[in-house]
Amino acid sequence: MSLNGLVTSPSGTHAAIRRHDWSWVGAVSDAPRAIAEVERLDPSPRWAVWSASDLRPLLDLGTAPRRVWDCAEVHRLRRGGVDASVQTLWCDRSGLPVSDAPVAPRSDLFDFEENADRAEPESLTTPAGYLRGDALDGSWQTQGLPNDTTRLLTWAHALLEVAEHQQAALAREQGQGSGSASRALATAASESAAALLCLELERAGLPVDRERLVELITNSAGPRPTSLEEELASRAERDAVVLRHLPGRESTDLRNPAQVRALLLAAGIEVRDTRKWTLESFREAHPVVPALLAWRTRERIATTYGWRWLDAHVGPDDRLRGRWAASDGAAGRMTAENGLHNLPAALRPAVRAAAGHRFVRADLGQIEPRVLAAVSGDRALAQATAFPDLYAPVASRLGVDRSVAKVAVLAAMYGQRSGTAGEALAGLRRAYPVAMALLEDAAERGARGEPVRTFGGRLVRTARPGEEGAIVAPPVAAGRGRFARNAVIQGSAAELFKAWAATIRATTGDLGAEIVLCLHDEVLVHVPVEAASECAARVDAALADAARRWLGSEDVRFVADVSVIERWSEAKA
DNA sequence: CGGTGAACGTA
DNA sequence: CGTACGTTCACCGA
Repeated sequence: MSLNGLVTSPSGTHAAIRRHDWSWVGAVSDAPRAIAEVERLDPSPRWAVWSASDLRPLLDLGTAPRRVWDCAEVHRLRRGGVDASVQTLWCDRSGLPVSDAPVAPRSDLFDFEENADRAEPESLTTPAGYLRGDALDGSWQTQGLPNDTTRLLTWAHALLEVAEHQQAALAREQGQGSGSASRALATAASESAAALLCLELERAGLPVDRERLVELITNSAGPRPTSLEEELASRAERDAVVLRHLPGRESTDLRNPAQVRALLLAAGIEVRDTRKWTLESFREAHPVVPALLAWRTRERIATTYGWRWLDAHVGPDDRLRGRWAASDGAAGRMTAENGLHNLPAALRPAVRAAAGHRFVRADLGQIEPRVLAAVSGDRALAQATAFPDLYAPVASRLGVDRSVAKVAVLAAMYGQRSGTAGEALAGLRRAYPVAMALLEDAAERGARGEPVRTFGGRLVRTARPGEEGAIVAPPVAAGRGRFARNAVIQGSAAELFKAWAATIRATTGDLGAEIVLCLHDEVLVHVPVEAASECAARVDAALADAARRWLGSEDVRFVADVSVIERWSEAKA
């Protein structure tokens, strides 16, 4: 897999390409032609970028390279954590300690004296070998543009060196461990594809039915206020519905947990905290309890998904937009802002395909136990994945009800201690020793503060740097154990999901389809109505393709529920 | 003013 | 409740 370095200038006006035997630099408007030229000569090029967001100027022109190598994402994959600055990547490639590295210049006077380790004006690196500080914010590369493009080309060359170092290191490191080199490289590719997908998700946005959204917000938050007075009146009205149940306590601030606790005490209800889960069992005790719980639901929409949210994040084209991150979570899950990942189910009827379009909605079934079968290589559990309902064969093997088997499997993966899963857990250990050993090994490593790795090789730290292997207090150790146990499954599932999403992106684009939402195990594809059924078929096929490449075999079956819908709420639960 | 915990939405 | 995330709020301490 040959890599090409692709950089853009900070202003987005220029771009440069660096290959071993060929290079190009020029106006970004000419970059699509240069990219096409390379892709004509090289059948499967992979474009290395410092970060997929560098491709924004190209996406603005309506083009994007098909396959990318996102150096920041690959670095996070190999090293864990979130620090993937350009200087950090360079230090990794150069074997330099990151602690001594120059930082990007700030616009204050101190910077002029800061670095004793000054670079020659035309050198990208300092005498000690670090990237110069004024290259980190792009100002060094920009000097001389548009006439002098040599620095941008130098920048592209540095990028290519980093990318090739990463590629070689991944092949080496994984080749030695349990994973294969090809798996590590495949993961780097699909994590990079996810980073590009995140850019596209930001641009596309999630189509909504504005009228319906307005209606649903009005139901919870009241009509759109036109003044601060109206906003406060609307808020007081919501509060009054609860407070009228306890005359004399109208001054209670329902947003203050301590005051709510006092309010409940006046109703004869004593609770440790006022969480929903705690209050749920007191629903019958006093009418103020269900009123309070209903208030919380309305208040959530009023404050977080109300008028302000609508104005700030739903564009004039009726698309909800937010920033996406490809591997922001500790275990490498995708994250999204502005409610894209936690939109209340009550608002889902307002997520509707645009005129002439449909959603192809798909979600992975029983993804976590299937991923456990895959990453552990447990033959017996892998055989269970052949069934559409995995818990059925597990239940029969354990000689328990399906519901018991399900709770036990989930308890094993989450490290649950309470509840009645104990006996079935012992049965699981006998029936699926390989899978259970993987979970327990991860938990033990986590408890010791050691890092764990996902199936695709993502390093997940369980302790702060320098604290690895330290003796920690038992409650902390137990928490880390559960975290590590779950991170291996959750993180590996995230990798499979991203490989699936990347395959969907690659195989449905020609239908005019675009992915508009990724939600951990669920994907929404927006597609012209006439192509919807074909798109649904390809989404289903993409799972088998992605799973085979991800796992390197067909020993574990993954299943998706795929449907063509107009509104997200039509999805079956 | 920034940081923290409570609370709750999603998977 | 078992894990993860993002957002808003009240509170605390500087």
